[in-house]
Amino acid sequence: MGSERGWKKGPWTHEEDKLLTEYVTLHGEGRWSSVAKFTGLNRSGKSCRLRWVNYLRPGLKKGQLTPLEEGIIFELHAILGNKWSTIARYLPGRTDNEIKNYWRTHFKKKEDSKHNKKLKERRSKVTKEQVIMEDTNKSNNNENTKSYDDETKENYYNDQHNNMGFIYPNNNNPTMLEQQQSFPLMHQDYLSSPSWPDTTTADYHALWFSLWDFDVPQGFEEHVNNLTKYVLPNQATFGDVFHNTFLV
DNA sequence: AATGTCTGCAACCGCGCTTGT
DNA sequence: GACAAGCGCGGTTGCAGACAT
Repeated sequence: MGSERGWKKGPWTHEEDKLLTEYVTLHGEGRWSSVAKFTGLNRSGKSCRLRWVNYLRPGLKKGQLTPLEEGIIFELHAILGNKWSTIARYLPGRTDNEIKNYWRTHFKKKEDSKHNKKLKERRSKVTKEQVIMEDTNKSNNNENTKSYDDETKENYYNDQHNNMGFIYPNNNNPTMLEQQQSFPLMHQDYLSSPSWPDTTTADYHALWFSLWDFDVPQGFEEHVNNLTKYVLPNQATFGDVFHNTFLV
């Protein structure tokens, strides 16, 4: 449709942004296909919607994701898979596109790392239980003394990602059962992460409460139950585990 | 300084779902 | 129920700037 009509493509100009913003201010979100008619913009409805949702919409956060947001993304991706828009609902001010891009650049690319190759070799030799024990022992030893610098952070993500690879050997479409079974393994490094965000900051509180304003994603509670069962037997409540999962 | 490569991000595309006629 | 239009989502691409050689 759009291409037949010869819609403009490519980067948006300031003037186009202004026209689109004025339109949405007057008419609200939706009716995207009417934007061209009302504003004179030579952009498809799809293009207008995307520009608004990902760039112009008020309340969008700009700049780097915080470590807390990174952790939430990783957690939710483990549960939900590539449901970027669903994940975005738990990160106020962040868009699905942003999260998707972030995932691809910060997690996906680690797939072929040396670390991953080593882990792949190991996968063929050990059981899940052995890996859990090994990771637990590691985290209980000297690893905790590292500061939360970039290198540590990168290693940490590598571990997380590699654990995912281990959990989903055929990867693409893990079942809910597979995901639930994987949770204890997933969390070894989270729970022993040397330095997770400071829970006393305003930023943390804002995010924490905003999270609780939303529904808990499907499967998350089971995930927490598994955590209490396998990893944190002394921490009985959902809130405790959630807290420790994301924030300790 | 010039060139090649990598990275991050904005934007596009195709598909499927929903809604209206 | 069939069809078309609108919309949202996930995957992919293109490009500018950063970085490496």
